[in-house]
Amino acid sequence: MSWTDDRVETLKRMWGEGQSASQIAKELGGVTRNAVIGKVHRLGLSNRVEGEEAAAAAPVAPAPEPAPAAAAAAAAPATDRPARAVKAEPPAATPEPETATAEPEPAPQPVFIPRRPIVPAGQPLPPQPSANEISPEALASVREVEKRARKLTLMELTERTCKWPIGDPATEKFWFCGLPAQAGKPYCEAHVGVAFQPMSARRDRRR
DNA sequence: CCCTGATTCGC
DNA sequence: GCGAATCAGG
Repeated sequence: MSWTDDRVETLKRMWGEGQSASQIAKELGGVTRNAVIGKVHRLGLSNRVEGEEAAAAAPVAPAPEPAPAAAAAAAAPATDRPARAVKAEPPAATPEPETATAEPEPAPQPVFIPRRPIVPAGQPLPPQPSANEISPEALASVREVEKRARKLTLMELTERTCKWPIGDPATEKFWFCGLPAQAGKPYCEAHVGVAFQPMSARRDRRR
């Protein structure tokens, strides 16, 4: 593959939109992210920034978002893999099937997320699941596991690490479980146990 | 480990 | 000009 005019155009557009080199490479096809980065540099449109002239030359930022929380939530449905963005899924008191988000994600290339990491928790902490909401077995299991938590930071999370938050985000004593996550699930075995509960079980346990 | 972009350098 | 290999970093 060679850098035809329209391929270069696509490159410029996507780079301008803040797409990563690897994403651009996938879109173009036939090239690696290295090729893309190399081209970006040769075109001289790598990083500008640096105060003054930046304002003049800057292409037009994705624009500030009016409603932070809402906007962030709306941007959630990623193309295929949410890149790094952790799909903030705090274990609320009632970690319901999360709106039953079981959609096969058919979207080919809907919205892109202009490199904007999603911050863990906002102001009010969602109450941690209370003991009477969880089976004794699962609870014991979780307590045991949390002692072995890898205590990862947000950046260290991957698709295969448990994203269960532990501690108070407002303090230093906050981290993510980080143990091996169940295939396709956001949490490790123990946390999956408390996060995903069958309706029947919940009902039985309620008073 | 996974991913980013940056740089180098033989082609 | 091109891009794989490599580097530096989150």
